[in-house]
Amino acid sequence: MTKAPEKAPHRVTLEDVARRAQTSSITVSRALRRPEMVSEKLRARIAEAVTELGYVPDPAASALASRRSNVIGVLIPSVTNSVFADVLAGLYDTIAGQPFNAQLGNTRYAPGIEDALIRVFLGQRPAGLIVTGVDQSPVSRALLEAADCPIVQIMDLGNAPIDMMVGFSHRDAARTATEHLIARGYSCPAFIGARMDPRSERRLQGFRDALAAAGITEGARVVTTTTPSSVALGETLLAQLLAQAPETDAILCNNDDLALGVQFAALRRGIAIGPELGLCGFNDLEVMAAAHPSITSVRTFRREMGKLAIEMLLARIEGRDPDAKVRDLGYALMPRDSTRRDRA
Amino acid sequence: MTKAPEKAPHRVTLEDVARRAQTSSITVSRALRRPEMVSEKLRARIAEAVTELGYVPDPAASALASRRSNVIGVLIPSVTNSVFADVLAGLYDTIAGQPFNAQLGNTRYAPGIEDALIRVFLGQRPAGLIVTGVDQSPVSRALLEAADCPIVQIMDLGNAPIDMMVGFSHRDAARTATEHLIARGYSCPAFIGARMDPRSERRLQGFRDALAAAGITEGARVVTTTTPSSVALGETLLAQLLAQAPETDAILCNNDDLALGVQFAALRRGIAIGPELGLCGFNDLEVMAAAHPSITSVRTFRREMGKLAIEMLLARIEGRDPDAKVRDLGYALMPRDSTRRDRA
DNA sequence: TCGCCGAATGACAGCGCTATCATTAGTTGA
DNA sequence: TCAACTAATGATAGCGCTGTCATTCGGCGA
Repeated sequence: MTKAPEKAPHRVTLEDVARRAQTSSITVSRALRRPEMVSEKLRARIAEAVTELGYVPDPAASALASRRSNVIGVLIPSVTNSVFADVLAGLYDTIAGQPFNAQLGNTRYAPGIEDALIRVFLGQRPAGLIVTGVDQSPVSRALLEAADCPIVQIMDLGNAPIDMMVGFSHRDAARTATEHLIARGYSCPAFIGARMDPRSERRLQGFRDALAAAGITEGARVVTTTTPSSVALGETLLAQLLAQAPETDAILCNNDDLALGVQFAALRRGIAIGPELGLCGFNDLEVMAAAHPSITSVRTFRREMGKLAIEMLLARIEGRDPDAKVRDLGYALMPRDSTRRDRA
Repeated sequence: MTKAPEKAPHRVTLEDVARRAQTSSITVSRALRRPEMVSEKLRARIAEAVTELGYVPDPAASALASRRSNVIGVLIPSVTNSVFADVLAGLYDTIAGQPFNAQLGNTRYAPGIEDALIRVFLGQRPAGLIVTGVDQSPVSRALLEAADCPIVQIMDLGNAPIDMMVGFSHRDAARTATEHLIARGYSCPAFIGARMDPRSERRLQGFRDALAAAGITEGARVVTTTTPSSVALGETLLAQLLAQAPETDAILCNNDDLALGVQFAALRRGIAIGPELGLCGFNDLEVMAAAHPSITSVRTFRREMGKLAIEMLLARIEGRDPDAKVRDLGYALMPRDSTRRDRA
């Protein structure tokens, strides 16, 4: 069987349904979109006809006529990063059953691509837009501000929301984690970070805040790179860190992959995670609690972020006002064995 | 600034561009879609007008008029599973720059949802469709066979492709992994599997093939569950396995999360991974090589699968024939320390 | 010189739906 | 009883683009 250029099968239209239900196409359209405007009897007849004919609406025609598509555009910088995968999971769970379609755009951490994608999305007259972070390029920002659909910025917080916002303070979260290290008795905490995007930069800032507040000098205990994060990179960065700052007795990683890599590398080097080297990740992926030793991390509420972003959009699309334009989801420090100096 | 119900700004249409370039809208349309049909001079004028006016085509109008959208529908059973995230990464990388849009549908391992999503996607007159696996419901299969767009089934192989296929043999892969365990001297290999979908069932089959070929009896050394996979679940399943089959000296896990969980649990119990307990994962996520001890796994080519799926669709959309309708990407056993009995 | 041809361009209709306004039927109060 | 309303339904005109067919025009062979 060859499939590509077959003749197009007849498409079941509103007209067909109308004929079958002995009414007009516009009434069928109404029965589907605003059922309360159509009498119960007619509605039942129409419902039957829809089922019998297997009518499926054509979103293109609908979008064209109503000047509004059912697309919710979602711009994220990476599809593989499990942090975004979690956000997407929450997002897809919430959108399922709604008459909207999420459409993903992968900006690959590149402002140029983001600008282009925003243009493309806006060309679709989307029902709503979700964008990552608060550090859009001036071009992107201008486009978004002129857009006539609700917009949610996710993953971060900032002073000037384009429209709505749901995230948490990366800076506060990292400061809290660092304070935890200090409170646990580590006196020379270090920071390692891969893929230093704006959010990671804020985490580094939080780390520095805590050091400054505790009167600890940073020394050479910060190692960062723009290389994408991976578990293997954790080992590399650890080596680099210990070479340039051997006094290090604790590490805050800007994500959990790195922390896991550091843990494996420490095991390999015979360094006891906890007693000799404190270790804290970021995001609290599932593996952190299951690891041995279990790894301290800062939990972030990624699924909730996806869920809330959709809910805020839906509220606005339906004309309701969301509970608040800016939602701070916070974070939760999850202390585990990797920051216990007294571990067996 | 409130955004939702602002007046719609004027949209730049082909007509506007045509006026500016002193030509007709249909010629502008052609200049954009089939540049070779328009004289070079006019093309330049049109290009200039497009830029100056910031024209962005309306995909809805295009879809309606041409009876063909630029949507490539992608049905996957899970958005969080990093295996699919990798496939998606390959897919998005390949589709970027092409005039097509991937649209994700999450079937959540439920045939009913899959049927519904296929109907919705087909209602959009997609340019192509990508579906996961070869075990569609009869309803889904009928819908897909009647569809008038190219279709690729990914992640698995089977005898009756709906149209095209790109995957590998889960059964062979698991058999190879099991043979490796046996060859390494483990005499009582076990299988643990979470989220036993059809592909995992075939892996289990491959495990059994190898045992049978080696004359080893399976005993009680198979533990499976339909619970979604996680690292933590690895510990649970290990406990269950060792309780019901203490003779076990090696484990094939149906995915890497589980293997990692087993490794952590073994560490916790003081079982030496390698000498005392052989361990093999499946998929070869990045963490497997970085783990300590490094974990043997079966590498699968997930990004390539996404890439190839798109390429096959593009070939057909453009009227070319793909190199082959069914592509077997194979797999690669990656032997590591977790299956070395002589490890230090 | 004329007719023919292909390349380049254009006119026109219509894709399937919805916004808008018009019409009809049914209800109410004075 | 009838104007004045509301609820329910319908007619009409596009939305912005592309498929199809028509037209124009310069070049070229006979």
